[in-house]
Amino acid sequence: MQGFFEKVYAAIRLIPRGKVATYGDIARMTGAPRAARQVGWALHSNPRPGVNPCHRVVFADGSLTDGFAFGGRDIQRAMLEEEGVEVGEDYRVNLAEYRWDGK
DNA sequence: CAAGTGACAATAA
DNA sequence: TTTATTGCCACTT
Repeated sequence: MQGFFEKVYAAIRLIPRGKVATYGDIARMTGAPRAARQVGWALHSNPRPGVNPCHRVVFADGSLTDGFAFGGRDIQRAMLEEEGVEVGEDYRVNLAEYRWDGK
């Protein structure tokens, strides 16, 4: 019900498979261009199990969440690679190629 | 209503 | 390059 969270979940669900989006981008989609932190909070607070592709959400520089996610960065990296996203050794994705266009 | 919190982001050193 | 600091916004208490 908390509109923002719901919007966040909806937005991340719109991310196409094989693409990633940054917290800032999602925040912008949801209507709060500076609420990137809330986006992250939304994912951490009430992740709809099996429904929210949280693994498609990365930092502004393409790095993955530092050990706070679903069991570890390794899992997130594995899921991203599973969808066709190349994750660097530093757990970073090439945003230039995999960042969601937003459309 | 006020204060505290946080999977971020941008800038400074 | 990494680390530290500041600003930010919405949610929780």
